[in-house]
Amino acid sequence: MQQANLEGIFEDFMNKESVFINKDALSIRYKPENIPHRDVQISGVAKVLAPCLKLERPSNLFIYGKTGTGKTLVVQRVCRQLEVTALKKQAPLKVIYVNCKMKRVADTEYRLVAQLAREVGEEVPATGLPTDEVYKTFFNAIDDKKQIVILVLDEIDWLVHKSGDDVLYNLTRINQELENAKVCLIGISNDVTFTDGIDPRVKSSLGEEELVFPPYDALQIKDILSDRSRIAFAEGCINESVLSKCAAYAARDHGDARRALDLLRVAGELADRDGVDSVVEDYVDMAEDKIERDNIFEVVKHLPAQSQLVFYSGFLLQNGSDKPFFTGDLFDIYTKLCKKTGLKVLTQRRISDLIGELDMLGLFNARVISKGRYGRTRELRVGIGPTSMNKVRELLESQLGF
DNA sequence: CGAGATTCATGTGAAGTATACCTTTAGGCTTAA
DNA sequence: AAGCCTAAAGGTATACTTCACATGAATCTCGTA
Repeated sequence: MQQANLEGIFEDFMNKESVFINKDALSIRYKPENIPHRDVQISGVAKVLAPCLKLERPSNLFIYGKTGTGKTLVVQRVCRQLEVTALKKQAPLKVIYVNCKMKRVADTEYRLVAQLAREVGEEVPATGLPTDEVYKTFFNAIDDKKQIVILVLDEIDWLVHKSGDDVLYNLTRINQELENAKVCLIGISNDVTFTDGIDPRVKSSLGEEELVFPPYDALQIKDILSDRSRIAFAEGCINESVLSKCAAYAARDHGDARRALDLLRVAGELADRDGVDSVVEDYVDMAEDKIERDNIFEVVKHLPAQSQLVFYSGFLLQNGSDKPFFTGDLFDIYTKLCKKTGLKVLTQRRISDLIGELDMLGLFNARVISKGRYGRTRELRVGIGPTSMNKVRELLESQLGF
């Protein structure tokens, strides 16, 4: 009985017409053939990097721009093209791309350099080696022949936030140590204020060239969407007004094209799930909710247990209201919860840091305030919308074992 | 009444500790001449 | 004697703790009008 049902579901699924013909075109990983409204930036990056075809070291490049303004895409695109051309002209060129935001991959100096070494095919253990040693392996690996190495460090602001700018200083000095190879650094940052407060030597060295990616406006986003939707969707499954709506939503918060594409994709998925044959505007609203939920869900799910507990404590304190709470309150709740779950109670000092990390992730909104006679603390709010609350709560409760 | 001192709760930096892991080295055992 | 394996020694990164000092506005204190 039940099994017949199940089979029915699968049967239906296989027979059903999907609104998609190539869903990948809407994914973040998709590398489109042409990138609308980024001609200036593409040629900008290309001009800076072009000298490497003549075996000259290009200037270091620094790129700013909010999320979803095509920074990564443009850089990867230009680099790929460069590699193709280099291959044709027999120019030795290597592009290494590292995303510094990846937890436990490149978020400290050691891990970044270890990752770089791994990218060039060296085996490097996760811990135990002196950082200098890892630098050396990396140097030797790239210095064994004459070549240009382009080092793309995406979301570089995270790295600096976590482990200071020594890393960058060391990296910008690389060229002095190398005999044969030459290294060009490309730093990509979401945070425009990032270079304030870093070592001026690093700043001038890294920012030999700078490029700003302005946010897209609604019309530009719509262009992008219609480009992609032609590839992704089956004929007649999507209409202008849906695209406009996605574009408008995405333009509303800082012109994030990635978000627009997500919206469109999820709207399509929801339509598919309902078995309808065209995506209507309502699905965009549903998609917006779902995306926020899913994103937060993923982030929270992969948090270390201690951070989860800290977040859960905040969750309880907030309890649906919109009053802020303070570090001290949170620490009390946290301590109780630790006893209850058998987790080790960390010090308030450490919790303060964890709160800072959760703030960076956008799960908390924190700001340091002084309450005068009553001391100084962080004023905290849980930074997620009410629609996601219940799901996340369930997740936390199951993962923490309540 | 107002300027300056005081106060509180915790932010924040620096140094120290525990743990897990890596390489090197010295000692011990085996093997082959 | 040479070769190989093992375990201890000495080193590192990371996550966390401990210690100590910094912060900054509400509140208190006290001199003055």
